[in-house]
Amino acid sequence: MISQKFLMGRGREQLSSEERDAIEYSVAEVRILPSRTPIVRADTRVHVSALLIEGFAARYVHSYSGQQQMTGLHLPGDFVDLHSVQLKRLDHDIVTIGAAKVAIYDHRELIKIGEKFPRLADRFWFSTLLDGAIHRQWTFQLGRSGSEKRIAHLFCELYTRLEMVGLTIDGTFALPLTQQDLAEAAGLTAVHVNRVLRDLREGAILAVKSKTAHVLDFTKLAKIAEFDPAYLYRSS
Amino acid sequence: MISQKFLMGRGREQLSSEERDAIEYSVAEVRILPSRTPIVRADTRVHVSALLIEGFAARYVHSYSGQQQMTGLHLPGDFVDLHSVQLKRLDHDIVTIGAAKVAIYDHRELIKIGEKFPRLADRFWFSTLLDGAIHRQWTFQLGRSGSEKRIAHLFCELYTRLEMVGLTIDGTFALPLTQQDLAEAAGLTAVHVNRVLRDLREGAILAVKSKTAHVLDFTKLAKIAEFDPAYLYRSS
DNA sequence: CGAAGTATTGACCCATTTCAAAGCATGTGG
DNA sequence: CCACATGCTTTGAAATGGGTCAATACTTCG
Repeated sequence: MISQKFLMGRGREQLSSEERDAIEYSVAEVRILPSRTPIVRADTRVHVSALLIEGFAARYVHSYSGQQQMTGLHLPGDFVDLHSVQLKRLDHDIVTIGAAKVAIYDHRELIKIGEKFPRLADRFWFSTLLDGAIHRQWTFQLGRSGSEKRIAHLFCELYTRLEMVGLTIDGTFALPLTQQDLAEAAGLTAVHVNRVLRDLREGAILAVKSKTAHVLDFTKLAKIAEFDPAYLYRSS
Repeated sequence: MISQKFLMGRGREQLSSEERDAIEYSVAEVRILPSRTPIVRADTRVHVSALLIEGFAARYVHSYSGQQQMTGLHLPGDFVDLHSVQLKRLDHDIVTIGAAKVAIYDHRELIKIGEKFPRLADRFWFSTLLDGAIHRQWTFQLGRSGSEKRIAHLFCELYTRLEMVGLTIDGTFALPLTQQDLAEAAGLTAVHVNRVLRDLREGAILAVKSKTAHVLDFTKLAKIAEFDPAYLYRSS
């Protein structure tokens, strides 16, 4: 069922059954993608958007000189490139991290759904605005926080968002990101990420082992991060 | 005339005269604000949005510990808090930098206009998406660039966006930001911004004097910044 | 004219990067 | 199911970009 986690990380009311049906039946295609597969490439014209059903996806902005920075992470239930409906071409790449399952929607179909169900149209807009709020928080961390706070914040965000879509078990969640990926998200080098993770492990706060993150002490982690989930606009 | 610069920094077609009239006549109020006046404060419920007619405004994300990072800058013609229509409360402050003139719109009025003129509704969404694209670019700069590149990029962005709304004269533009403000935008300290500006001045690339920026050599500046304006989605 | 904010410069310090090498998993083909 | 390759993690030592602290000069404006 595609709509099970639909925009669950993106706040507010449950879908009505009509809305749910619209989401279910207007899918063009469901695809299974291997790890590190581009979903959208920068600067190419697109006519479809992808809803992430399973797995992770990341946004990357590149420079000519080959540097890349992750600017956002998407979890199951997120529409990863809804903004392409308006923008037509994107300024960045979106790539799977770990194997992923996506539902593909035609832009025309999404517009149609939005006209028929204005509440869904609002949710689409809302979803892209939440991406913006998350971007601002990342900008803040990169501009003003040291390495430990950045990593701690990233894990707090991931934990909270995954909890919203029911993907945490007992303080634990699957994490397909490598230390290099974390580095690209946190604006650090992989070497330094490794050192920060060691410190957090030694402090019995957070441990990452075999693609699984164990949040041992969320309170301490949130304190290090000065984490305030308000920016995620949880429906409460 | 309010609609003169309306979303001119936000791409695409001219307004029709009906759309223009809608923008002109549904304003609730036009206000002149002194420098450093909050337009919206984080975490308060809002029912109006502000269109910037003259002057600059900045977004700030804060932490409890009193740090603040600028996460975006708004120029004349920008809707600074259109996202509040959906979000209801914002995760950040928006503050004027230099005296500013804003047009205030009721959310209900904006929704009404959007229903009557779907092209305007699209433009509203587009405008918030462009904010997102700019956020991503800032995130990239903070995560992956050194101080000179960050400052150079910031000035390239400002120059390009101001040019789009006709506010540059001969490689020159009014800049109400202090070095402290630039530091808060670039994730640096004011002291270091000062040194970077000295280097750029000595390289005859950029000079800032008495609230005016003189871009002496845009080519060199853009090269330092690796500036590619694609993320600004200019219509041309 | 005085006061407050803003810009400038120097000296020292430290967080993070860089470079380099070794140890560990993970998985694929023989 | 072992062997070897590849990618990921870990650690150490040295280098550096930008921060911090502190003092002085310049501007702007009431």
